[in-house]
Amino acid sequence: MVRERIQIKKIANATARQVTFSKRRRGLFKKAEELSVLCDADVAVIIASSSPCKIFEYSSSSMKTILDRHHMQTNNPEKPQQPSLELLPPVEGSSHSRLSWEVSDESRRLRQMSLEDLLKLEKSLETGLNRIIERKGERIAKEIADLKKQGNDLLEKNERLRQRLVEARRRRKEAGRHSDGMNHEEATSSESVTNICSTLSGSATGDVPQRVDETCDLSLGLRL
Amino acid sequence: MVRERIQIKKIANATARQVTFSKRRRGLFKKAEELSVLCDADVAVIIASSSPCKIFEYSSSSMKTILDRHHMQTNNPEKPQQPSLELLPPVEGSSHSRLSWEVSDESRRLRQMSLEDLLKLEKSLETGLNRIIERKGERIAKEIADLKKQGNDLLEKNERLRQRLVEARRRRKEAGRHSDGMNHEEATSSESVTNICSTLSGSATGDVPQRVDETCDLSLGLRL
DNA sequence: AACTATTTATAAGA
DNA sequence: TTCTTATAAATAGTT
Repeated sequence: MVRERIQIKKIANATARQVTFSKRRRGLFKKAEELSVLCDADVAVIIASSSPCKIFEYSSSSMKTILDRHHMQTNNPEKPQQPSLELLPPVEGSSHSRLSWEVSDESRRLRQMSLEDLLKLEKSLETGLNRIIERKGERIAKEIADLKKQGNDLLEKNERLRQRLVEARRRRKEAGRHSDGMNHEEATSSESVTNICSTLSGSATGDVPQRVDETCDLSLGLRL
Repeated sequence: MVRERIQIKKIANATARQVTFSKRRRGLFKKAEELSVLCDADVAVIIASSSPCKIFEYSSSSMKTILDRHHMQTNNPEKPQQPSLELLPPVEGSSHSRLSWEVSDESRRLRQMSLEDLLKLEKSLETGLNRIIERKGERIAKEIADLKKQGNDLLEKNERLRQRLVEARRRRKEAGRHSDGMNHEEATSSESVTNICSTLSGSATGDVPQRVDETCDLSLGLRL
């Protein structure tokens, strides 16, 4: 613009950038003010500086009024609520795409594209993370289910062993009826077979062990 | 400003006003674009024309993002609802006082603090979420550990039952030495006790069941 | 923050 | 609307 024409690209030097920011911010606000007065229009300007994260604003009347009006326009009667995740698609139908495109140049398009790419990347990362979490949940669920199945199998085996012991005792008693009565080995076993089994099963409910529920409860939810 | 300096006041002639509106609108958008690129700032401009009630807008990135950022700054976190805080000076007859109005140091500091509060809130929410995830992981780990312990207990019980069966068979054989040899009940049992046990354990490695590892492997990690 | 050489924006006319 | 052009306004680099 002066003394030497400058390229419209990010000013490398931070100090110079800050100075230009101040100057042009004032200029922009002044232009906005003039437009609003000359043409009887409501104008709002919001500037968010990046490095020192500050917000500057100008509004010809009430910022809230203008923003509400803008909100009314952009959010159609079709969609009364604001879709809070609508970062990607530019507001179509509004003057945004057309009018701001008038001032746009190559760098703007590039920035827009890279922003889109970033958002896509973010989306895909999120999807990938969700897949991982899902798989993790499936593995845990499978592990728990397998363990429960193992436990149930063992309970069945226990039951069959117990019945074999009962049968064996019955046989021994039948054999004892043909011999000289109860032998000393029977006396040394202080526990009855039933008592042994109930003790072993660790359940106080008796000699019929409770079956572990096969349906794996992951109601804690592994989704985030 | 040309050919004759103009007064900054509403242009009486409607056509001339419309022409100036178009020209200056483009100029304002261009200036906004240049500022955003040169100084790496986010800029949003909203223009609401009065006569043909229409909205024009420019935004260097996403209008919603910028407006959200503006919203965050203007709305105090203490009062989550939109208190429509007029941070702008009250509308006076002299709009010139608002022309180069910027966020004052005072309100900027307040906004900065409220932003910090937001960040703290976000942090505490994150901490809470992590606690929940942690607890969830602990519950799953406990469930798996309990199941493994149950399985190991059952394996021990199986082993004890098996040994009791072995002992019982030995006794019966000893008793058989005093009677008329092998009885028919022995013949009906086609499986040896050892075979039964190995079958029941579901393990092909033999009659010594492998112990389930007590250490609960949650190496998949429940942290995000 | 002030200066100033230039560039940029734009009012009026075509 | 767009183009032209004379001139006002904005501003980059310097002090």
